[in-house]
Amino acid sequence: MQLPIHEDTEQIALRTWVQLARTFLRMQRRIVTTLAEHEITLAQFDLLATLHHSEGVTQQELAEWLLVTKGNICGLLDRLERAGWVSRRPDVRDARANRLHLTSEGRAKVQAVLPHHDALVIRTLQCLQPQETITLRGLLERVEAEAE
Amino acid sequence: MQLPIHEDTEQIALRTWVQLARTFLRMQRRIVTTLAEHEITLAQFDLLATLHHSEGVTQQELAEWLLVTKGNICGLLDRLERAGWVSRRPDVRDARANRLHLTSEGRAKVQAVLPHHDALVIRTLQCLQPQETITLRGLLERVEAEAE
DNA sequence: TATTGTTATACTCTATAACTATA
DNA sequence: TATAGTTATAGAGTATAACAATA
Repeated sequence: MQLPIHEDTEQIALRTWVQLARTFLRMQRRIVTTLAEHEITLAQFDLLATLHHSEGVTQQELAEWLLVTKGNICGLLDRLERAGWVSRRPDVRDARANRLHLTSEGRAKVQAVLPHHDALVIRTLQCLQPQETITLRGLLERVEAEAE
Repeated sequence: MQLPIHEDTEQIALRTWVQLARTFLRMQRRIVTTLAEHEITLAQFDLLATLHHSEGVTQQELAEWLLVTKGNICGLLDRLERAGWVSRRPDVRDARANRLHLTSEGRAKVQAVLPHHDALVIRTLQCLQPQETITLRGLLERVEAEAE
């Protein structure tokens, strides 16, 4: 039996992907826990946060942006409307479409939860020097471009 | 090297997390598509691949490694046993525990699918130099340790 | 005819929590 | 009392399909 002196390129790639997945999943789990303390799920928060920056989008646009089906968006919106955070408004120019808006309660919800979400991310990434964080982001951007 | 004046450390952290999530989700989506061609889900493949390298683990150990709950593992195993890929064997020394093993069909399934999975990951990460991939992994390890 | 949104079915994955059997 | 596994419930996502209203 022969011990490898150094890992070959393929092993490095495979282990890096495993590490990427584990890092993402751990952070995501923490975020889910933080959001649960504010009684909101990750999917719901993502939708509210998207509307916070892009009010007036249609359901179809939202589905494409969040990379889920329009049926999923429909069900999610049902729950968010029931919670009083989102309203569907008929598009005046296209009667088939809805324009999505946050209610004042929805806006308050985002503004209440977003600081906790952001603080968690910032606190976790503080283990890296700013220049290292920039390096990490750059490497991830290149991998994402390759995976498109 | 001088940092940009207008992008503060917090913004860098938040954007890096968004980038981490996008990169993970894009790669995961590709992997899911590849696995679907072989009629297996990602969760099921992850479990089979883990057993392939660590046969004889308990359900609890598997849950901790895969970062999911034991209830989750239980349901997954039900489906995998039904598919004929996995068997639960009672631990001879601890009657509460099961030791998990691949069946010969399960081993054949892993060996059929793993090369396609690995090739996809390797191909995607080939956009980075080996030293850059190692850097990426090191940064991710530190972030994961912080998120534990 | 094509598109937007809705409804329906069926399955998978995940977390929580209560439960059993055993240590 | 603690642990390994099971079960039940619930939310969320996937995929598909049909459907109405509108473009």
